[in-house]
Amino acid sequence: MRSRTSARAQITDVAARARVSPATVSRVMNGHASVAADLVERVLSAADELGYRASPVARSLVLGRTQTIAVMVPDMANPSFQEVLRGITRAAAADGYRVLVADSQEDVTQEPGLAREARRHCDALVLCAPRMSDAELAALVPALAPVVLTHRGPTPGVPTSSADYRGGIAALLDHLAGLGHRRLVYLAGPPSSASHRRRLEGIAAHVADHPGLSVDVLPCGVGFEEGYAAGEAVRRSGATAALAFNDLVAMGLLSALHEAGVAVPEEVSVTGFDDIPFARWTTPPLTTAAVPHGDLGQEAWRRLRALLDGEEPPPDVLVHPEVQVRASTGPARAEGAA
Amino acid sequence: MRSRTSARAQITDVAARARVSPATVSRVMNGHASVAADLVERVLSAADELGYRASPVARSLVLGRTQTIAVMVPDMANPSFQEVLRGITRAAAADGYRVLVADSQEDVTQEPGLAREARRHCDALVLCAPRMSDAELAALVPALAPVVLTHRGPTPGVPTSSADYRGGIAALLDHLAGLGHRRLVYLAGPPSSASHRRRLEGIAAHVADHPGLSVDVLPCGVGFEEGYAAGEAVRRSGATAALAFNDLVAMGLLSALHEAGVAVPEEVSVTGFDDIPFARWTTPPLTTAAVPHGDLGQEAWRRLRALLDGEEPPPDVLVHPEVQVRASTGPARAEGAA
DNA sequence: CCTTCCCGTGAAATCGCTTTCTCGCAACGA
DNA sequence: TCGTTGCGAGAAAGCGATTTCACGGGAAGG
Repeated sequence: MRSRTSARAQITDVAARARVSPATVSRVMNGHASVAADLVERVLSAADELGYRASPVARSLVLGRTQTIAVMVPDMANPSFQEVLRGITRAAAADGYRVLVADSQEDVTQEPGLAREARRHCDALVLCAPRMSDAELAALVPALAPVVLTHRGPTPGVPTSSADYRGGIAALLDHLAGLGHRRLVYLAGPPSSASHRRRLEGIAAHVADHPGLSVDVLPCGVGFEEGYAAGEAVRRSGATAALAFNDLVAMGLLSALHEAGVAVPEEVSVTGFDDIPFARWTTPPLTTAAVPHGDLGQEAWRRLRALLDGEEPPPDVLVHPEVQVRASTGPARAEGAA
Repeated sequence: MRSRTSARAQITDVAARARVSPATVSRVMNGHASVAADLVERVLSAADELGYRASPVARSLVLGRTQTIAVMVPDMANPSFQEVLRGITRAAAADGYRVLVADSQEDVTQEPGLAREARRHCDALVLCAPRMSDAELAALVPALAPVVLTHRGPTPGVPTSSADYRGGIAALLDHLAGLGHRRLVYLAGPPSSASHRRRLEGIAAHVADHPGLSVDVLPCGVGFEEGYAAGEAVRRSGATAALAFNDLVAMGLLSALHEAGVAVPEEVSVTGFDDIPFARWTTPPLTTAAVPHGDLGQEAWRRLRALLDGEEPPPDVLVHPEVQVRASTGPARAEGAA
């Protein structure tokens, strides 16, 4: 009943078989202290024969750490969150940490609760919370530490790994302006989105600096459908170029434009944001501001690890999106040729 | 040092504050046995004041279960795995289970080790292992139980939640044949892929049943790049329609064809497989065999839950992909008009 | 040759909770 | 009125590891 191989071998089984105490087995298994060579040998072979592996749960209890972190995302189906998740998972795995996923299913109201809950089961948390209000976030963060943020600009007191959305949209604007576009539309993200507000700032600043340039803001959203639905409005706007909140929206818009027989980029140029893997494969391939979400995930992990190790985390990451020029943008059509 | 709010409140703190024993606190918190109403009240308010929540790790140790499952996927970036993961995560969350992700990074050789490792940290496992050999799988499964499989046909002794790839490709073939296509090409997945072999079977059976129909098999792969690279071969093949291993490959092919000036579907029809969300938004929108991966994930969870509850799991799921007819397929061009 | 120090090992405490097991008390029947 | 019965609450025994503490023996030093 005890040394049966039916149940998993325990440390006492190994100890008995190696004729040593559990303490010694523990020491050997963890490479601690110095144990006589022959005992090490005995323990190791006993452990091997029994297929012994220490119970992670028991270790967690006594050690006070689980070697696990959680990542909360609003929607696992969105490639940009998914890439961050993937980046974190791989980086953490390389350091022997596992990751727990928490999907808030786009319901911002239950994100704080979910985050707290997720946090209780592990050692640290990565929060992808682009929509949570600053106030709520500030209230939540202390209860979550150690924690790092992504998909949201720098926040006091919390290591962050994010992109310069403001600079990214400005770069896109430069690109478009360079092609002769003067009347643009921006397909806006959700008003509550922090990164959307950064884009708005970037647009405002750019317009202020460049007389003769106008950017209409069209309420839109974050997905294909919304981009598709905005097709009509974009056409009516008379703009020669449209900047979508993200690549998904851009793809929806591309579809709508194609169906309506509007040539891209000859009649209207379209840009996305994020440079998800799919962006390269649209027709025409999408010009977009590349945000290396995988790297952001990796950087988020570096900061978390520092926090876990009691070290000072590296300074915030703020990657500057680079414009990936592809075929969805081109010279502005002649004025009044709409 | 003890009742300080610095550290998390423990069960003894609550017990002390409510002037009862830890046993009673435990009973109240878990709604066990009958406890006098006034004690319940005292315990509840004490717990509330202290913000007490039982340590999941300690509970796991004594209860012998973690309320966590793991999901192993070959690549989190692939939408079809990602959808399954998402489906499982949501379904499991609804039942109070958390999910741990294990990403094998497409390295089949380390999947067995990774699966075992992941399994040790939780109560059960979902294996998305389309490429692992049957032999390896059979050897691995006993060590992993409870476990359920997805992305792979029914396997003896293991509950499975998968799609009828064979039937799916046949349905696509029917659709194409109905449009007058006689010379087709199949852009093959990796030879080690179980679902690829099912497709091959489906093709062979269909060809045998329909004289005059020919399907060339072109080695290809699973991603955009491979589909793109196959563009040239598809054109040279003289086929009037191409069936891609999955939607990603189809998108790559669509790009290549577009660049080469080949009209889709006028000159060549293209089909995908999976019906990932992006398929609706390609240009032209992709005709594909729809596999409801989210539902598959949910069904995988149902089986796992039954296993966890010591019940008999529901019979294997084998969803029959439905052809989503969109604009990438059309009547075959006239013979010899290539 | 004897004392002291050091080092390797085992016994026991601990992590925070759940769950018997045990005990005391009130209610019930004779 | 006294012995059972039943029920609610606490004491204590785990769950399976790690780690402090104490101890015994061999090497080094006087």
